[in-house]
Amino acid sequence: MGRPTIADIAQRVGVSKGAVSFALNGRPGVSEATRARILEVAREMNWRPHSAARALGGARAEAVGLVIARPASTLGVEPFFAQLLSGLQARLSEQQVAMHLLVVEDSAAEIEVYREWTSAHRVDGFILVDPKVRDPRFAALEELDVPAVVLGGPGGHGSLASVWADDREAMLSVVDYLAALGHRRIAHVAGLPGLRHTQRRMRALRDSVKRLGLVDAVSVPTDFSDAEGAAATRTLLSRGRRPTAIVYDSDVMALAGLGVAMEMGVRVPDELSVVAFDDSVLTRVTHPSITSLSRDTFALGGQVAELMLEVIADPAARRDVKTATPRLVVRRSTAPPALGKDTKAV
Amino acid sequence: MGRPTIADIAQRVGVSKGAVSFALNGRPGVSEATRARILEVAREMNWRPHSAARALGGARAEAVGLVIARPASTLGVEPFFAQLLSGLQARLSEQQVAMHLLVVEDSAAEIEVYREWTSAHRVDGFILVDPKVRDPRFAALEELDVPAVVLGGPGGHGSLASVWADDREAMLSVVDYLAALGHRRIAHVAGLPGLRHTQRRMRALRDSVKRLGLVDAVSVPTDFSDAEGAAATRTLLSRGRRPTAIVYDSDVMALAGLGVAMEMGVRVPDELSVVAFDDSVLTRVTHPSITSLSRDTFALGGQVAELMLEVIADPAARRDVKTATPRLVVRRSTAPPALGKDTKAV
DNA sequence: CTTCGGCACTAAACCGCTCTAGTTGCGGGA
DNA sequence: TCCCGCAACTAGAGCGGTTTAGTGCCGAAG
Repeated sequence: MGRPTIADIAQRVGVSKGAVSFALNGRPGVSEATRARILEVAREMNWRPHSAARALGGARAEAVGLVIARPASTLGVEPFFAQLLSGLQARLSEQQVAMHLLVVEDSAAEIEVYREWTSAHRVDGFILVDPKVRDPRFAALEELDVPAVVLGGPGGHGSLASVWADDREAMLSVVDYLAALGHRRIAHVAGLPGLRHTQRRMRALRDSVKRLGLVDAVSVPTDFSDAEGAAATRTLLSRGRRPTAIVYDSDVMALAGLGVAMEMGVRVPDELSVVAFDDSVLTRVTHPSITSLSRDTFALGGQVAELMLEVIADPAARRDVKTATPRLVVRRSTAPPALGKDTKAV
Repeated sequence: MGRPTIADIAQRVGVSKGAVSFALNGRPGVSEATRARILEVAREMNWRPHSAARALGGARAEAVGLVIARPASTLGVEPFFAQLLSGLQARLSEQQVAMHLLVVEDSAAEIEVYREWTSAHRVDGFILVDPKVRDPRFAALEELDVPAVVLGGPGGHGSLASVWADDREAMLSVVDYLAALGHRRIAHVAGLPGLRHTQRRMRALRDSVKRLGLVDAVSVPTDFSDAEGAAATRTLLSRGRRPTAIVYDSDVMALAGLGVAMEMGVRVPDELSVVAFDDSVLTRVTHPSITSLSRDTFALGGQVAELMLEVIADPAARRDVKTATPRLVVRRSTAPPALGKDTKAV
């Protein structure tokens, strides 16, 4: 005999399948004595529910989907994803909810997967990352009418629930700090220009020019890779009037930038201050350690998972959760700018 | 109306459910003309199979399970996992196979999940990581008689298929290289002592003592965290006769060790050579860059996925795949030892 | 002309579970 | 005593597919 089914249990106990179903699901309809017998026998026979059978009846799949449209080879580079995943897992597994994970080529493929998993009842909802400037996924998910949580915002993602951090405020806090140290030439090695949060950060920097009397404030978009981060740094440091501070959109790029600076003989933090827009072991263990905007990515994952579970439980309860704005953790990579020919102390 | 079912299609075309099923699955039993009509209508109605319904009938789940028993918070730290995941994904998504991912507390919970997902037909097979010295999971999976691939080996994992790298050979190549440079005091900051591959590496180092005439060769187990890696380094460097070379079982720990060395004023590579037993961006971008054993984790994931698909297709085809032994990539963190009071050049 | 084989297709069972409608038996109120 | 209501339970439909056992029809062989 294969795995035992409720019919087997029913036969053994001498009741109907229905009674067994009631008993196993803690539903009224059976006496306490019968329920106890049934549970006893079920345990004895090592019975386990068949999720497919349940799902057929319209029950939950007890899984959420995470589809990522990035080249799979770059996934491993960013500590961010793994940490987010960990955080998601930590919260989801409390409720015995699994994650269905898939890496695809592009948004079109991603949407197709949403369609399939939804109609196949494979998952109860989706977590959407990397919101882009004109993002077709929001409309697709709304049309499918499936629970979803967007990581990123605020706004622009239609009626979907979201968890977001204030990227603007975060960028401002970095720029304010650097300006207070005396920096007037601040560069920004940004991430993918198509991403919303990249745009927000770039705008925040631009908006600071007048307010803080910056002399130069340029954002250089990259693909988040260490290679492009290094290249951008090399370009910036080769200019006639080079920046006295660089803000990097990820810790890996900051580390790469640090390497380039050393290689070019630019001393950090004396001649160049470096700030990473993301924190992880990397920023802590390097020398000099890197001043970073620290957000608890693990906790972020937990919040996303929490909201996901809420939305699944009650699809009407869509809401936006603002996470704590990342705090600036000052380490050894930032200092007042050297008094050079084109840098004035305030 | 909800999602269209084959019954809807059948009605619309004017045939039976069976005919539709045959047509949609490319099975004989319908004429080409009818098949074309059915496919046409199915496309028109935007029909998609309901995986739960299929699973009930005993079909594939088109998903493989990966259950990881580690504290979720440490998952993000290691680039290894994310890269492995990427590699797995890259290969699996070619076949439209998804991954079911879950992070649990311990092996017991892991086994329970294997039981559940197996009897629920949630996945077609499992990928098992971190094989331990006495590992109850092998027996459990064999008993469940479900396709599985173990990442690690060789041997000791019963009849399960496996993908493994030769950790012993890899360690020997590192030690040989260091000995050739003139090092005689070599320390090893190892990973979790319960893991098979940790044991293998430790044994390989021990076995080299006589062969290479080493004066000292100690392995210090850790939990893979940067904190313990740093602590172990601190201890090692504080000893009277300190090692002239340290091999780290992960890149993160190597980086942490590098930091400790700098902080203690021990120059790398002049006074201390550092080797990482795992390669990633980290080892490339730091200064000095770290000599590492490089294995292509992304490709490794691909191999595991490949074998998994094979075993699912034909459970009898269990086999062991040996991956390329990691190559030593020499960078700036290794050099001949300084001629100190207790170090002799050869 | 009959018979057989095979093609195209139908009807219905089946997978494991949930859930609704219905049945039985029993105690209590009028 | 009769009827009602309720608790405890059963029977069976239904979820969306797959699959098997037919059924009717046509052409070819005997």
